[in-house]
Amino acid sequence: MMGPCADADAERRPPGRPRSADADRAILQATLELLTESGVASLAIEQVAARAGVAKATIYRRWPNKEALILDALAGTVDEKPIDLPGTSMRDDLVALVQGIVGRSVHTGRGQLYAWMVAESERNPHIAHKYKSLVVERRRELISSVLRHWQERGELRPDIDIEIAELLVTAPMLVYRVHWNPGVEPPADLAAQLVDAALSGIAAPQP
Amino acid sequence: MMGPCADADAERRPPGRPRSADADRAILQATLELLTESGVASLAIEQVAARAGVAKATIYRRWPNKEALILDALAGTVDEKPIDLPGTSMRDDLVALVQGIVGRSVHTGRGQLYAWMVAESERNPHIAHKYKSLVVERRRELISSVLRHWQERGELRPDIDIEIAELLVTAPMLVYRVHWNPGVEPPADLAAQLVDAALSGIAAPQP
Amino acid sequence: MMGPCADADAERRPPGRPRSADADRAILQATLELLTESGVASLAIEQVAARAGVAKATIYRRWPNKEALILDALAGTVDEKPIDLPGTSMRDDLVALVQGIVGRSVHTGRGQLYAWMVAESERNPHIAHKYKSLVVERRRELISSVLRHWQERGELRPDIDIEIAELLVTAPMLVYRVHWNPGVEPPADLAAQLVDAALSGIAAPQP
Amino acid sequence: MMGPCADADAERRPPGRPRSADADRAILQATLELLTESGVASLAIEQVAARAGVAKATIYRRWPNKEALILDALAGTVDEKPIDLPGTSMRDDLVALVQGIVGRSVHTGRGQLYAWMVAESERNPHIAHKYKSLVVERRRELISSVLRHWQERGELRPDIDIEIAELLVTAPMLVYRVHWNPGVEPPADLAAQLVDAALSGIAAPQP
DNA sequence: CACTAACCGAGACGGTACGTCGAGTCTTAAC
DNA sequence: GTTAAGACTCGACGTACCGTCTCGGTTAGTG
Repeated sequence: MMGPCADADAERRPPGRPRSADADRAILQATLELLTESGVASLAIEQVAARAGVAKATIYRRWPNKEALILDALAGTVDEKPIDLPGTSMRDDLVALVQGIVGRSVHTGRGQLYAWMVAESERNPHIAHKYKSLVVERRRELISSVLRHWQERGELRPDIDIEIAELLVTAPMLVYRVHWNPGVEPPADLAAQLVDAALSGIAAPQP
Repeated sequence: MMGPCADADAERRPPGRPRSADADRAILQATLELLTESGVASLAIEQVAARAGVAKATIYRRWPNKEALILDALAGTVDEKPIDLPGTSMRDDLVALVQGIVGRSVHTGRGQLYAWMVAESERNPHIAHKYKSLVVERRRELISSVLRHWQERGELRPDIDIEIAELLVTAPMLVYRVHWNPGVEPPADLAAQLVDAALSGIAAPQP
Repeated sequence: MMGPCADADAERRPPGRPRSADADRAILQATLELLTESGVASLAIEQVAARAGVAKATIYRRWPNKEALILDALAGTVDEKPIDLPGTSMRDDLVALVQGIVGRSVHTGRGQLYAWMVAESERNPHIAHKYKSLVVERRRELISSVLRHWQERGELRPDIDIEIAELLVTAPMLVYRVHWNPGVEPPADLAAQLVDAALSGIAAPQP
Repeated sequence: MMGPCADADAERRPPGRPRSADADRAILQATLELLTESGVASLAIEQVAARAGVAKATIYRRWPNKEALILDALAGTVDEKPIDLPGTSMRDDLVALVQGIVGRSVHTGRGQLYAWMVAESERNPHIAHKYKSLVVERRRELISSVLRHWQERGELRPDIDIEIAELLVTAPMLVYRVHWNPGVEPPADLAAQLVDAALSGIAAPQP
């Protein structure tokens, strides 16, 4: 018979002193603070170490380089609270979604970091992948589930590709906020206008 | 009659040796080369100077810092050749436009630089302004003139705000290329699909 | 009786990696080499670093500026071997001393550095102090002990101030070598001539 | 018949605009000012040009480099007023001379410059030569003429080499002021003490 | 309890680039 | 041909971080 410690397949604890969880927390928090205070470009590991009250080596023992640290710091903070949908109609749900999605990256000041990720994506596939799974796919899951829900209920055209619909609904607000008017609050009714246009199209009706 | 000194409006040449136009060219070209070779983050003024065959001071005499140099280097190269529109219908024009606009920033490898500008915009209003006038407004002028043209001809709904229409038409492709699939060639028919969806809307027709 | 913790006077080692003694040596040696090869004026920290195979920061961590480095480099090399005196008479001792003292600063090529120290002394009290303790006082100790020795034995006038005697004996050779004929070997009998003149005076004897 | 301009043998005036004598003066004066204000090491031609209200090229047209300029600036200012000798006895003349000679280089703040010249002499023969003719020989002429004068009158030992006597009389004060006590006023009677010791010697008289 | 192994802080290490300064030269237009 | 002005190349300055290393010392599990 086996005793209570039959952990044959348990993961072996490595010998030696285990890494300090306090250090982990302090480093990530210091990183986030400095990131929001001074931006990605001027983030210095030495400052992170100083603020976290930690040796530089302690950081490099956990992350291979600056990028990895930033990525992890970000990962811990994306979109905590869900967006609540009215559920009364597709139009209402989409307006709430468009409003909420964009609000997130802007109000948390994370917009700059996302843009940095996009910029680095071209050269650093790790960042590209992280950005996709962290930001893009989280958004897409949200919006696509809503769209599919209303497609089953007949409010979304059955012949439309969900991917196309996602783009049509979310991209305009994103571009407006991030590219056209960075840092400016959009008009309150913009989300509604965009969703309405996406729903009914912009072509003049055939006579 | 004018006297011999009628150069009231002549622009005074400043005293001293004029700045070398050769140096200007060499610096900007070297910057652009290094930018495309190694990215924004790792661009070093010393390397620019070395490649341009120019002293570092010669660069700093012209631009106060790295950002200003990059901005100027970019400015000289945006959107040289026009996009030719078929003109046969609004749909055909928009498809050509959507195809063309995005192709530009991607095939020239300028995508990363634009993302960098967006990232820096939050902290550096100069960059924000430059990005707007250089990238955003150029695109918008193009698309809005086309839209207005077809609105007069009755193909675009007369009650639609042009700005909303611009977003609906261009944003989806931008988001697809830049955020969803950075560096990947989109399916050939994507532009058409997006434009068609924008034109006719995604809502199921009322019975 | 002492308790178990009687290490009250133990010197605490500072935390962190200790400075490399190899680097110390390499830097000082490189400094000395460049100093003798190219002179004080054209000594460049960057070249010192390059020759010592050391990073520039490693130098600046130890010395606040070029002057301090030069001073330390000098300090390590002053007057290693003693001058041996015959001891047969005051005259013989002084001739040997005068010969030897000046030979030192000249044959080691240190003459230029001493002149540089004198020149900087006016503006930099640190250098003034270092020059005094390093060069002047070392010489003076030597000569004054010899003079005192022979004063006790009645060969030096008992009413003469030792300081005056020091000057009278050593200054002429110094001025000859450094000011009148820089870099030229003096006649072999100059030391003897100068000492003899200093001993017996230059005034014609009273009839 | 010849006109009023029959300057057949006159030295040909070169064509073009003659060099401005004002510029010469302004440059030399500015150099001297900056030299006394900030020392040799930190003298910058650019600052000289700025203060003199002159272009840098105007300086380089006249002097090949910084050293040459400094040398010329110095040359214009050495020993303006003569030292007046009492003439009552050799002892009185020598005391006045010793007093006066050293006072010069010190009270005019020229001491540092002389030391700089000595330091550079080793590597730059031009400076060595200039120092010799400008400083050393001027002093030596003065002192040697006095010594010769009194030798003829029997106050200086007839068998003594003038050169030796010069050294014995002037070197001690020089070393005292420049090497032992830079920037400090010597005791009022030091000159007398030194001269007296040089005259009568420091050896105890034979019984 | 001693041993071992990995952790911790501190900070030095070789590098690379920063943005500034000055040297000495060159190129304008004006005189 | 000289002048003021200011550009040019070159080389060094002193600083800031990078990512790595070496210290003395700590903190777990294992023998």
